Amino acid sequence: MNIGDVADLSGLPAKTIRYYEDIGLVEPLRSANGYRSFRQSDVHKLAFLGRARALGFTIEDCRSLLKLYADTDRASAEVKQIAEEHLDRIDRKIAELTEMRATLSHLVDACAGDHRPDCPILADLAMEEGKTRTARAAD
Amino acid sequence: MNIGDVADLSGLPAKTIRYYEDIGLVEPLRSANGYRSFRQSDVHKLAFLGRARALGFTIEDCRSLLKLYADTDRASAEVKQIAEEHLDRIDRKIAELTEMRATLSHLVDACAGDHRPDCPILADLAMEEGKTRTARAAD
DNA sequence: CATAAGGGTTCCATTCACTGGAAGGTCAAC
DNA sequence: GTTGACCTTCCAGTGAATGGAACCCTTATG
Repeated sequence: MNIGDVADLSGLPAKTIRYYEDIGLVEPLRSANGYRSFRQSDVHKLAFLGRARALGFTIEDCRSLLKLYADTDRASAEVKQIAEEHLDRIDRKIAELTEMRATLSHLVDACAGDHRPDCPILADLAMEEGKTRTARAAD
Repeated sequence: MNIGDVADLSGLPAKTIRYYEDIGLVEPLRSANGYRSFRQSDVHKLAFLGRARALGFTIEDCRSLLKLYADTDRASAEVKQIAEEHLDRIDRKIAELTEMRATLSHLVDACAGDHRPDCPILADLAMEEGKTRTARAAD
């Protein structure tokens, strides 16, 4: 199969598939004309990668997961550990964003958003140390 | 003031401050010895940048916000629009992460995490089109 | 036979916001 | 005079692609 067909099947852009070959995640064969020739197993691997990436696993996680997938003797604990670490990363990120969201949303609510120049958002960003952050007074 | 002092005061690494000069966010003076010489206003600007970045604003947002801050005639609506767009980005990101979290957490829960090779996490990632995603059966 | 459309190939640059490191200049203290 | 803490510039790398240029291959049509 050529790269275009694989792109359609796996949902990954051809560019991304070439990149994945570059970094050693897949190793398609080559046809006589120099075109990449993907086996069924390559397509399967790429779909696996697509799903793992969609869950936010890093490329290095994906590399590990593929290796574990290929090793039918692996302990599920190894896989679970990778997934749990990733889950923690996600939780930390969500917490960080949620905190940003809270602060920002206070500020946005406090801002009239009209033609006048007074703006609590800028006031907060420009705030001097030691002065009250009005928009956060409720915290 | 030299860069080290400003780094301490603003909480930004010296490296980052140099970078901000590079991309035109601050323009410190220079002493005779070639050292950067920061005015009070530069320190203030950098602290502003630190807070805006901590709220997740992009560098380009920061550039706009600084410009609006300097313009005492701006309409607060302009600031609010930037903040609201950013709030939307945050919300979209949180939603995306929350969805990832849900799927991943299903999978992690379903995985025994022991010495045996059976692993619902890998099974899901490797899933063929058309087969049931056991770990998502509840969706 | 020419050529045009629609594949494919490589290689280089760019994104975002820094961060690390090398090689070297400056300054204050001992 | 030399140590050590500063400072300087410049170059490279991060993650995970993405965009584009320049060029090759295949197939269909005039």
